Amino acid sequence: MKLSTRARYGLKAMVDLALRYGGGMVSIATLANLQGISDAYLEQLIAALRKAGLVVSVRGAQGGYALSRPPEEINVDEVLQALEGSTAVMDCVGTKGNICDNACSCSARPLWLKLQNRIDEVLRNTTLADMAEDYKQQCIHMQNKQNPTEARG
Amino acid sequence: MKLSTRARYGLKAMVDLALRYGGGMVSIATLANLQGISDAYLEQLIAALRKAGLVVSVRGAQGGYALSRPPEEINVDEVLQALEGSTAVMDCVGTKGNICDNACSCSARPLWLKLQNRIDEVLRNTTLADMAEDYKQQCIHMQNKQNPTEARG
DNA sequence: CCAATTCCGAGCGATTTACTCTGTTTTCTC
DNA sequence: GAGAAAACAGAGTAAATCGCTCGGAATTGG
Repeated sequence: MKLSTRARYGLKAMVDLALRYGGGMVSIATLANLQGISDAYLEQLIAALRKAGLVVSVRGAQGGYALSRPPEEINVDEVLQALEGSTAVMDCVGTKGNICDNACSCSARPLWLKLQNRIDEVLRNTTLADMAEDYKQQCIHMQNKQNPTEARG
Repeated sequence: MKLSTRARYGLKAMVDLALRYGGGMVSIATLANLQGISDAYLEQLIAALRKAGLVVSVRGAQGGYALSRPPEEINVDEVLQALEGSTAVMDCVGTKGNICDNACSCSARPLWLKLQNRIDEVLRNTTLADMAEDYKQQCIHMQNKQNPTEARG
């Protein structure tokens, strides 16, 4: 049930790119520093995102990465799909349509379907813009911490 | 994101027990045959369910297992919790309340929380009785297969 | 007693995860 | 054109997890 660290780091890197969207290319080193992980590792994750067409890259000095589309047009499902291969809780209810032999006599299938639907609903209806916005709001609250009467609630 | 086969087999075994609830003890051998897995393996899964108090056992000849409560009173969340240890998509949003150091500055946390809520909603609102009922309905449809005008739609 | 059954824990091969390392190619800047 | 800064590629690897087996001990009905 748990999401991999690939998904976690990769998605957060995408939010970082969303926050910098329109501001030119961002290097692996910059993104990796933001999360405190190695360049080499993040490189792998970004590679998957690039192959999925979610980010574009420019090679050479002053090169780097940027979102291929505005953050409003990239949803979390696409990102996790690219990083994890699939977001299916069970192979038989994935987008690849892998049906198992005894699907129609499986006592658990209705549950998997319902669960997958709810998950997909969240993942497809959340965009990188939403996440970036949430994050910016969160930062405002943190700044208000010195003035706690405003921050809580 | 994927559920383990532990969860799959274990949950289906619980539905099998739900279907036989009130009818005495069911042996591992019987349950294992229903799913075509080895006795030894299912034994492990059932052990976890027993330790969680979801099934009761009787040792010795004519012994076996039964649900500890009526199927209406056992929800899927409890079952998966027992089998997988946790149903959390991310440690920081699990029932154990493992909070990560930088939770309040995490750009992904709001998403994890929302996702986990939707998942928990499904898992907590689905009981073994619901699953058993769905299954029985499914069987009726399958019997109608020889008479397809009734079955589909 | 004996057979059926749960209970217990060790073990094990295969896969996956979370990385690192080394090297190549591209492109900007001086 | 040289050199540095970057993306790109793919192999390797230690540790964890998964899916499952095995052997044996304890319990109980007949």
